[in-house]
Amino acid sequence: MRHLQDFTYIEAVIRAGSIRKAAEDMNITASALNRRINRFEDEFGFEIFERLPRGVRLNPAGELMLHHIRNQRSDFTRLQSQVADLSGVRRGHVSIACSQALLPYFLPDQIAQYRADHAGVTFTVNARDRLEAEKELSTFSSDIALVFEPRHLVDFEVVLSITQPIYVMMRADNPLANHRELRLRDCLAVPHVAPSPQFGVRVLLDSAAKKTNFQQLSPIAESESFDFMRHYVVHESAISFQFPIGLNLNGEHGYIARPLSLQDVEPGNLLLGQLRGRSLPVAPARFVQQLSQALQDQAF
Amino acid sequence: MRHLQDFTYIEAVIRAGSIRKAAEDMNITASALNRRINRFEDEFGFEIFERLPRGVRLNPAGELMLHHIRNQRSDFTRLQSQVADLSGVRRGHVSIACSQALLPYFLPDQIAQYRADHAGVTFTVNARDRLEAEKELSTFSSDIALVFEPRHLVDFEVVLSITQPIYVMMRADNPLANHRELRLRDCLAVPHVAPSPQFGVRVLLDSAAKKTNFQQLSPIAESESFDFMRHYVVHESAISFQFPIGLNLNGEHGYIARPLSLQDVEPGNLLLGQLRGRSLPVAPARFVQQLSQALQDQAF
DNA sequence: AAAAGCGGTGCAATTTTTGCACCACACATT
DNA sequence: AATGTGTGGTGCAAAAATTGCACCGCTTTT
Repeated sequence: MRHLQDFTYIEAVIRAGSIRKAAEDMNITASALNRRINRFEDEFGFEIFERLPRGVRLNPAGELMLHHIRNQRSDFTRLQSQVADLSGVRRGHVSIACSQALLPYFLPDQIAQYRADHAGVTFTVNARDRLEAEKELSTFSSDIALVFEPRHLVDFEVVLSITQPIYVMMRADNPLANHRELRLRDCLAVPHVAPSPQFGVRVLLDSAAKKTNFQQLSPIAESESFDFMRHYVVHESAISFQFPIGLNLNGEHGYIARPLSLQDVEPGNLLLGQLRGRSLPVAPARFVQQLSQALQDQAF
Repeated sequence: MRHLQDFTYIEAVIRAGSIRKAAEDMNITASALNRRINRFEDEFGFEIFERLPRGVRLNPAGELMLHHIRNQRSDFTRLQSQVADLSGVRRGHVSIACSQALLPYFLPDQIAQYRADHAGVTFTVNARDRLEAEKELSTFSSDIALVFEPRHLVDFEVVLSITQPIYVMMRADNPLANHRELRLRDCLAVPHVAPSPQFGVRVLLDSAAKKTNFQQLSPIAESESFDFMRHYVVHESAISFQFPIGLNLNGEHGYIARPLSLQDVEPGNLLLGQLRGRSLPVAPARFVQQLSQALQDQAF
């Protein structure tokens, strides 16, 4: 895109921290790049960069400019996506930052469903914690975020929020499997695997455990990988915890799941969101609609 | 602005309706302009113009592009305005489309007040009816609109709405001047000057007159100029009608004003608005704040 | 049938951009 | 204190992109 070329160079300079390094990255001469930057600042009417002995850095005006650049890029790709859409061909790209829990079952299913109708649309899916997800939205690195209990909601516009009670995973031969619903005290009494403390499930469990005689969890294993935990309970007769959206509830994968009583543990809030005030390109917007519908069907 | 150059040419072609004419307007060769357009369409990936025997016309994709171009322009000037603002110098431009009633007293006063603090800010003020005003907003020709009872509110984002009862203007020696509040039937019984049927005041009066024995107004003069009406009642002992925001209520200009009873005639709604979803540059945004405050003080 | 107006194109002139060599400066290292 | 390294900036010639000119083919108007 010709008219965004200067923006591309500016972004490169920001990344590299110096004009010379950026010039190398972009395969042009430092002098050429330097002149582009200077010319741009001239035409804009204000300096964008602070000149330091070791390179350049954005000044406050530059920060605004950077945000503007990202917006322009996003607007332009949305325009292309809209035009592509009205010429009949649904194409585009959807970039998702989500909680790990969505990776094994929910998102693969949803994406496959969407692509069945619109094979021209491609996806990027990455696991991110709640802070990272929000940052990705505000840098336009992700179109959509799907996370549990996001922290700062300043740039995060909530499209839909659903609650998810915590489920307990175990092998079918586990004695606890006989109950339709489990009490937290019974779970803490048996060997359990828990997610690392930063995860939403763990936060809810920790806070609930304080109200029991156990006072806290005593996991035989801790992991950042929900995948690991799901598989572990199949190998040893332990239990673990997960939101139902991250589980297969039919027992087809070697484990079964039972809900924890809502008397003991608060449910988690799963939030579907996008960057506040941003209008998404066609493909992400439609996918958000589909997700929104699917999540409401999931609701407990 | 270099990166908006192609956009400028595209807009010129849209205006001119043909590449050759646009080329003349822009003082370049038709061939050069033609190649710019073709190159742009190539890079964009879609044609923007329909090629007709008599010239070119926007296709649907082009309509989206035009909207995009206007948005980009607006965003860029807002960015410049923001940067100028943070470097201390408040400068910029505010373009206002408003009802005629705001022209004699309210806006001159407000603008003078604003410019007393920020002499670097310039203004454009034009009288527009409610339909025109909304159109001006959506083409980014005006930043702010201030009109009575706008029709379609699709692109019109209401910032503030206040009601204005209709006032009756007359010379101080008019017998009606003895009443603190006037009844419509008394006004229709004496010679009156009325605004043309498209104006908000007239619509309210027409609809209220149907409920009286007179059934309708019988103006001795009709005009599209509120200025004319204000002056007419000074020359002949007739009455006329206007919203109080368009009047000097101190009798300093040769006429006095009395409110029509709200029992007889509904008050008009004065709406302050901007283009839906648009973030205004600094100067217009601040001026909207000031207007908003001033209007609330005006409220009846 | 002719004329006028349109978008598109090959080619040379012109303008713009780039690369190279170099400068002045600030900081880090010796 | 001297030197070295990395930075942004600049003059000048080479390279690249843009433009202007002269056309073409086409459709509508006269």
